[in-house]
Amino acid sequence: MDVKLMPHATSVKILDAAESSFAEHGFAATSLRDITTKAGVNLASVNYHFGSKEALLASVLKRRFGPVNQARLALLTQLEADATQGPSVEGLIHALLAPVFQQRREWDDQGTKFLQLIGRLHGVPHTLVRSIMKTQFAEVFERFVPAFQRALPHLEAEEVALRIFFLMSALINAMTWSGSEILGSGQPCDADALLDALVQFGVAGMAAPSRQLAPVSR
Amino acid sequence: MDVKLMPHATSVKILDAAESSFAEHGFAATSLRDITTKAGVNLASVNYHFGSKEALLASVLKRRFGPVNQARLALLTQLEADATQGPSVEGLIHALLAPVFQQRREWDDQGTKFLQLIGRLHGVPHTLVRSIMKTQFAEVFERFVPAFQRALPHLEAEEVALRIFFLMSALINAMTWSGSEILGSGQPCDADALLDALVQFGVAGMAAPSRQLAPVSR
DNA sequence: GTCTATATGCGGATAGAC
DNA sequence: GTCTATCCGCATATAGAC
Repeated sequence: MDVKLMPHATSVKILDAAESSFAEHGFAATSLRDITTKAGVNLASVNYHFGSKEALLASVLKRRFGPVNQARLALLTQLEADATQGPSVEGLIHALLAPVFQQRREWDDQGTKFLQLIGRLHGVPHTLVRSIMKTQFAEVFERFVPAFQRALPHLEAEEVALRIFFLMSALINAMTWSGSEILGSGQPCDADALLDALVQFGVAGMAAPSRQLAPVSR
Repeated sequence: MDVKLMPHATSVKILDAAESSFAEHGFAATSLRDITTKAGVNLASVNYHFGSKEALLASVLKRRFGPVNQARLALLTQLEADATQGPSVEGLIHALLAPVFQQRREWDDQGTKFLQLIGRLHGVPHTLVRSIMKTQFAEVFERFVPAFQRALPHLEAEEVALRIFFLMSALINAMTWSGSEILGSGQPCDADALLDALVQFGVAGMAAPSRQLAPVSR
């Protein structure tokens, strides 16, 4: 039976506890003892089920990335079916951002922890982490870059990819900081307002003129 | 005599080594042994000069944040002196972004490490780190938010602050990933291209319509 | 200010009974 | 699959000579 369908299985309890602890304290600062204590399982069970601390991290990431990216691709497929001349920039950006917020609602508190973890890992230059991130995002990039190019024919693929990267950075860090108050503004802002603001910002940023056409005056 | 002016002082060697190691491996994963070995100084000197590992991190951050933010504020002052009706969005964004690239050139390899460190810390939800970040950015926000509002009168202060946060996130993560290849696009991109691309993206994003005026279609 | 030596505890991983 | 017990190394921090 699929482990994912057994919410009280030891391996699931370990994944949940690891996700929270890695998010709160970082990978290196979290001990297997922290994790097993929080999960209420035996210390040795981590190595039994996952083999090592690193392999545990990989499992934590794989469990969550799948559904988000599948939702993104499904929304893109839907958009392409609806508009024969290609999806709009707004639609594409919404397809890229909304699944994160949607999944977070379904995951509840655990999802918030996962997003914090991603925020952390996005800034980590380590080979292991980056290769996991790239692998997870590869298909999304492959399909979204051409779709954006169709909607924004003045941009080259590299520029589209770079802008998607900017947007994803803003998304990831916004998710990480939401709850605490954003720098400068006095109050924390709720998730829906954040999504709206990100879409506004992202649509304009993605559609900005190419730098060849409009050099910046200084 | 000011410690900063003595490049071969033990405390400076420790700061440099700590900056590099924290950036490469993270705060928790870096031991004081790593740092003192790299710096070529004695293990006990860290506690003598800085008191603790945490205080060492704070010192590392304070050393670099100052010059960047001073340069930002100086550029803003210059822009305000040049244009009596207020600086342009392009000018403001350039004033916000360029000092980072400028300082990195002056700092050379050490500066790159520092930027990697910031990329890491930006995703860390810990109280200590966040309070340092907020303190360092407070004055920049205080002066840039009203300046942006003058150039973009359709936006409220909260929206301006949020968009600056998005832009800073893109900046920080771009600096962290530059050198390695950005997700999706095949090749690493150099610093100047990155700055140009960020300015293009940021100008459009900052100037996007407010969400009240243009609700997103889905 | 700098060194050696060391106190004291926690880290990941595993062996082997049940 | 789960548990206890343990190996062995590395961590931060400090004491005290020089």
